[in-house]
Amino acid sequence: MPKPKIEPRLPKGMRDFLPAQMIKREYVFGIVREVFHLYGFEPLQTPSLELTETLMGKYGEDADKLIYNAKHTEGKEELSLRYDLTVPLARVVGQYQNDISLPFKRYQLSPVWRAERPQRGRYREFYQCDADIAGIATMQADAEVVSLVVTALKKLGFPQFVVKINNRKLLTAIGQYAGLEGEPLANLYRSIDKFDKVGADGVAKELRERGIADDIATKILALVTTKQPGTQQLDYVAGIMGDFEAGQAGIAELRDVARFLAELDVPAEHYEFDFTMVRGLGYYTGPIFEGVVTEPNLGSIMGGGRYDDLVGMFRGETIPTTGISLGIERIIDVMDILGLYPPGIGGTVLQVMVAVFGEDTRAASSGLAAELRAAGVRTELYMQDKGVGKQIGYADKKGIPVVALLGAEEIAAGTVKLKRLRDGAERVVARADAAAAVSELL
RNA sequence: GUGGAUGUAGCUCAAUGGCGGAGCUCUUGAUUGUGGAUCAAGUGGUUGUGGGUUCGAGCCCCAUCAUCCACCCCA
Repeated sequence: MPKPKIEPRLPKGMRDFLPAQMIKREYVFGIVREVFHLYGFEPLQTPSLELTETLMGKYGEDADKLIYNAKHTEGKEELSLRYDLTVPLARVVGQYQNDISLPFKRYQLSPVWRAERPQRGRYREFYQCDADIAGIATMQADAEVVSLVVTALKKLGFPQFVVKINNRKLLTAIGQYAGLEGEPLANLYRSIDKFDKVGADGVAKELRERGIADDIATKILALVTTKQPGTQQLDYVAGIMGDFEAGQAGIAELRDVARFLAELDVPAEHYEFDFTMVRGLGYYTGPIFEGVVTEPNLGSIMGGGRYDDLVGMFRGETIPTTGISLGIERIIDVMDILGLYPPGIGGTVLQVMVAVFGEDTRAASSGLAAELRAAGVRTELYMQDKGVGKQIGYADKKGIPVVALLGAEEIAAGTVKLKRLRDGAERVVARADAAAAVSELL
């Protein structure tokens, strides 16, 4: 074979998914879709490319630099690869006022692109699955999407995870409480967001390095890191933030979220109010969410929040909207590490392989394969001229659970011999019963 | 974008500046109606790329590219 002229390789941060991986991915996708349907969210698909003007300026300055330019060399339109699924949704809600009735509950499971430096759990092309509710201003919608992710993660088999809940308005009030605004305030947010990673001392140190006065830093840290069970956490902060209008508003929203979550029977162990959690995206206006698994720690596996003003950028009126985004890639990484796949999810979609003994029995084997397929059994017909031992070895390596053996003996008797590779169990059945017998052996 | 580490067979890795190796994988055979195990043989490489130092470079120096890690930021 001649040497390939082109070195086969991938763009930075992008991956191929070989069949064994795709089978697992599609299992995850399937569960997520199922749960989303259960909550009444319906599918939406938008193009990978958006007009650059649609995307720019929605995520904050830093993020704009991470947007892939996708303009054709001779194209007249300025195009970019989508950076998330939220802004395309806002565009859709703005664009199809006659076709969309509110509230609009949609989900979208699609790849997004970010030109970040790749790292563990960080890719330049990755799938997100967003579920959003446009047109509902009350916290019922926020509770609904939190309930949705909790159900989805439980259904996927995650043993322990927690959705952290905070509020942008409350963060604004904390800034007022600290007497900071603009860049110093942004730095404050960035620092306290690292609380989980670097601890109180680390945050205090960083605040000092960023020129935030010690007394302010101490005050903020005490406020933000005090842990109280459940809604007592809200009472505690309300006592301190009472003087700030934004603080009152933010706390009131969180109280509503808590109430609705309880009404929806969302287990208390799966959510908590955490005032150290900050989300970077610029468009959030109310409650914000972030889901984390502590073991293994691959960063957050979901994020979201309320963005009441974003749709207004694409529509004469503003439409209150809230939603969440599941980080499918990290969910899959965690599932791989924890082995959360059911036993049936193997390296193949096949259920049976029909072996071929020789040229004289090929027609019979082909016929059996046709019958099995007609009966809905996922069947591979062996296509090389190899010994039966090799054929079984091939099936085993590929993870095909059952091999159908059809030699001269079986043909003469009108039977099929089925061998289950997992334990070597063999059964001889009438050819007409082969499909049913395969299903029993699985 | 910033800093650090690493690039040798498909994969994981050895090799004092002196003849490029091992394990696994893969192919074939032992085994023409029964896989995984074992044994044997075989395929596989311009040592990421381009320069430089040297009698001689996988090894030292410079550049470049790629990957990983930590920042920044984020799913």
